[in-house]
Amino acid sequence: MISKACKYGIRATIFVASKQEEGIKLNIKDIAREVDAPEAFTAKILQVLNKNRIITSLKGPYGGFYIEDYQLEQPVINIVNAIDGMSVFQECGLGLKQCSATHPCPMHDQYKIARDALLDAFQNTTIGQLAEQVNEGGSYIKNLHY
Amino acid sequence: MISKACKYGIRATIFVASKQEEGIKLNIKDIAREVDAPEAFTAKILQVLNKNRIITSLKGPYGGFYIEDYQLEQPVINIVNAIDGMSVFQECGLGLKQCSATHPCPMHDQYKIARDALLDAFQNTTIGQLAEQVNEGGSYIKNLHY
DNA sequence: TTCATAAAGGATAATTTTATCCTTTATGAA
DNA sequence: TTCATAAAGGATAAAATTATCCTTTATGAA
Ligand code: FES
Ligand code: FES
Repeated sequence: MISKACKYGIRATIFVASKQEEGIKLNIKDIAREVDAPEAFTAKILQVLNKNRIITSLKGPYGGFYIEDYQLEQPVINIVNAIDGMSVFQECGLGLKQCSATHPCPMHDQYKIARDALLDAFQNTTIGQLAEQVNEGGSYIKNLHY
Repeated sequence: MISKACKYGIRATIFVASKQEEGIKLNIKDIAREVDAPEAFTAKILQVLNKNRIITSLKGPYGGFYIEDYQLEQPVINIVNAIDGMSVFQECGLGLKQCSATHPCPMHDQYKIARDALLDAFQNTTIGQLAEQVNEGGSYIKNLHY
């Protein structure tokens, strides 16, 4: 569906966003631990998220990752786009090189419905909304301990 | 979304199904060529589809792959299940180890809608229906030549 | 200015997925 | 029975994804 890297990236971003009000900066170690993701890999991902202005980072002591107000308004699809690109939302469900209504695969109609629902989910949800949900305690970005 | 292997498998199965009425058996070479898939890899995939009774094969001269009547009635999800398993339809969209309504990730509700639409698409479409569409000329399992 | 700190960046490794090649087994016609 | 044929199976290889480690760069406090 979407890559592991992308999922780590979304969870990490939500975590950073959820701490925005506290005005603190978070370091990779804490972020990775909080979202159950491998530390070094998460570092790479946060790097590209920073480059794509999904989150902001500052080097050095008292540095770390944080999110700015305007960044909270970004739809989650921006994260997906930064890491995986937009192809999931455009690809043919049966792997034809081009998804098109004029040369459709036999599952085109049904598949497109699902794919568009996915697009809709990522497009019409902002990072801020997700962070808020987490802060309200109704949902989680960390696995249940088992 | 679903693996390349799975997509090759679905296209190959549809092709075999679309030739059922002709009562002929198809060999790997022809199938792979028709669906634009690598031959040896396709062979491996057809092997597991045969083991899972999605299609039927016969060795030796005059042998090949074909599909039986009852197999045309199978939903496409059976192919996905045979090759990729059912996890796409159950996994958390943000990568939590468990997708659950009681410990949901913040995208659970939106994501579940898309995931269920996908499930629906694969569950409520049979191999026979897809083959029929192809035979009627309204859709394709081969790439447009470019 | 020095120094400890934290992200950025580069190199590399491990794993998974995709892909190829070659040998073995089954099948049926001659 | 022999023989050519086609799938099954086993062993590898190539590519992509996931993951780790180490060095470099930026930053700000002391
Ligand atoms: S052509 Fe296959 S999904 Fe559109
Ligand atoms: S918990 Fe994430 S999709 Fe259900």
